[in-house]
Amino acid sequence: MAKTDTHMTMRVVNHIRSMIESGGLQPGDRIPPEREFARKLRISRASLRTGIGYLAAMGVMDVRHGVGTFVADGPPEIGKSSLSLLGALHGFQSWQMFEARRILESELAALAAERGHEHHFAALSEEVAEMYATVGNAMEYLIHDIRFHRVIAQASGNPILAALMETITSALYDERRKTAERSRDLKESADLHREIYRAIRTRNAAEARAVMKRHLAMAQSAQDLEAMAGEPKSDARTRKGRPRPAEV
Amino acid sequence: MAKTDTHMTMRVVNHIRSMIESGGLQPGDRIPPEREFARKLRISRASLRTGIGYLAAMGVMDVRHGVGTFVADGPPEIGKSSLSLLGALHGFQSWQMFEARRILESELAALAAERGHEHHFAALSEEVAEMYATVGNAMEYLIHDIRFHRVIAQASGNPILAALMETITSALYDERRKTAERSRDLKESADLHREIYRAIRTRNAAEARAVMKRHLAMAQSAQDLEAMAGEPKSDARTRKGRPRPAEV
DNA sequence: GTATTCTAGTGGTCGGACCTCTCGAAGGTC
DNA sequence: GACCTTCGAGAGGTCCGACCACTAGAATAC
Repeated sequence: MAKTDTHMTMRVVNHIRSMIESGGLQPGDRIPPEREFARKLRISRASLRTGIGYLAAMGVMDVRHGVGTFVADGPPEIGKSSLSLLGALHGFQSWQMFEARRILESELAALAAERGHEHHFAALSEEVAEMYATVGNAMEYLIHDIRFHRVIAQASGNPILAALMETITSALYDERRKTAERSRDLKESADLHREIYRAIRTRNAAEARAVMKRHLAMAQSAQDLEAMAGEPKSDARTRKGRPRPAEV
Repeated sequence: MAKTDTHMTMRVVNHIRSMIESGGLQPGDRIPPEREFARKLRISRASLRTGIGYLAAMGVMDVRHGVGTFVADGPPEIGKSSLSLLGALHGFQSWQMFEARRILESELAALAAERGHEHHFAALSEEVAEMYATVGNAMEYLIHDIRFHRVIAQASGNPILAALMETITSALYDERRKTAERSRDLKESADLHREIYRAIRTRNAAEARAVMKRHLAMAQSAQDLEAMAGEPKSDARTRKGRPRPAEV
């Protein structure tokens, strides 16, 4: 994009980037201690830290106090921590997040039906069973709910879409964690998950997509109702969507 | 997520976050000079800078050397700069990016057909005309191509989906900017864009989605062919997708 | 009036001191 | 021997204070 060489920050980022791209640095690997690494790169420790901080903010590095700095392991995250902040800044509406989720997850379900493997199906089945077993405990239920959707994302075979979904859903939970569902809803919810599972297992992509869409629409309206009952204040952040001119 | 109060970084982030959420800080606004702000927050300038750097990396703040630090203006960006890095790290395949783009943009087109306003249609029409006028110049053509898709994203009325699309497409351009199309392809491409435009203008969501999907599928296979011809090296980053256990 | 130079203000870099956290090693206790 | 406690090396976190580099507008020169 830019000079890519002037700012120390970018020098660090590019250096690490090339180490990653060349395969010299893999997820889970550790980079040298700051003092040593700074000496090697011929920059100050402060500058090195700036660069590392940048990478950490993007989810590429994992800095552990007293231990060391590592290349991020685990599933990729795309702007997971930034979304809620950006939401506050740009006034994202929760229906927009739900819409994004609906689109992503329904396609994810369809892909899972097409590409899922037997172990995915088994995991889904497991979670559905657990959901039925915990309809009386919203807390427990939620765990399996989340896992169910996560397994579908993995089964889709597209880590990018999975990461995007993760970003959206985590922001959504963030927004209102308090909404405690009632048992009756949970039973219904479990039924729908079971339907989704069946559609995926029978590799019926269209059906999987449709049921997932239905499930999420239902979840949304349930949350909307609760939210309305809970806090009838008209959202303070209402901002008229200034029709921004089509910019390049 | 965490203590949210121990680390200086988070103290800064939370402070600014609350300023944003309370409406005291709007896009484009400027925060106090570092020295002054640090004094006010009773922390060192270095720590303040760490926090600001974090926010800047997430696209929330815009730091301008010699000028000041501002709350990001312009359209929201979700992990735009991180995707290519994450891609290198997790070995994202380009077909996966295309698939994500196909899904996002086809739904975006459908939404645009449902919700677009007259000025969006006018802008789309404008870009289509420009595309036809520049089929002989791939460089120029590309600009209008990008704008066309961007207008659709705006017309969808969902800034979150628009931001996600922007993230994917920018990473895609990043990956192979060199692929210069031939004029014949451009003419075909322009025709498809015209079809998309018409579907949207006539508020035919299903048609818009379908044509967009077709357009992107075509674009993908075109790039694949060029890529294959250009660099027949088998991707070095092949990694067996260790079936990670479904974690919470 | 225009072009050049200066300068105040702001972010960027430095290095080097000191604090805090983690984890394993070394001892001590039962 | 198994377990708990203590300790210390090594790593990141914070701070300070000085100085560098960039930007924009004011002052000056022509």
